[in-house]
Amino acid sequence: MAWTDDRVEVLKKMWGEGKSASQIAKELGGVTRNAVIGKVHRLGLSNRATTTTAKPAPKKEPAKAKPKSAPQDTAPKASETRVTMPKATNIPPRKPIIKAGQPLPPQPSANEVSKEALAKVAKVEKKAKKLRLMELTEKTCKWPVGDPATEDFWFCGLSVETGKPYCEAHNAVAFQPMSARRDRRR
DNA sequence: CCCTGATTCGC
DNA sequence: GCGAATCAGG
Repeated sequence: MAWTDDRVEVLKKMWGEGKSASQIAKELGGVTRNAVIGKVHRLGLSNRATTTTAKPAPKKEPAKAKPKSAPQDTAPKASETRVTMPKATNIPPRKPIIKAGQPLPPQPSANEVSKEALAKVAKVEKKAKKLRLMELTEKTCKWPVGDPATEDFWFCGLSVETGKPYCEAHNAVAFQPMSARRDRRR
């Protein structure tokens, strides 16, 4: 996959929005997060305080990396001052490219769910991570708990079952088996 | 173990 | 220029 102007644009946009490299990679498709990060660096827009405090320097020889001919010269390089780019003006996004909005979790209509499932949910909600919207990821259960209009509102946040939006317990109540649970495979 | 970004270096 | 491998922090 080549970095077409178009793709670079998406990259910039998403990176600017604080999207993670892996997310961007998935969005673009055909590239890995490494590719994205690499590109980001090449584009010069690497800094963006997110995670991982910069840890530039010391590198040993990771076995695979080969030391290039040792440059004997201990040339006194000029100041290697870390100049932070002012990032200039931020150009407002003119991209109407809106990916289908996130399907926000359905209301936990605790109606016709099996007692067992409900019990499970009640139990699981006690150890829920109680995440806020911003803290949700693709692998955190997005089951909402509480009243969105109050402070007492959070998302389950437990590990989701692969490919599902919720954790096991919430999947159980979210997807009522029409007959019997028949899914397997992924 | 999962994730994140950062860096290096062969291609 | 590209990105896998690797590193390093959370």
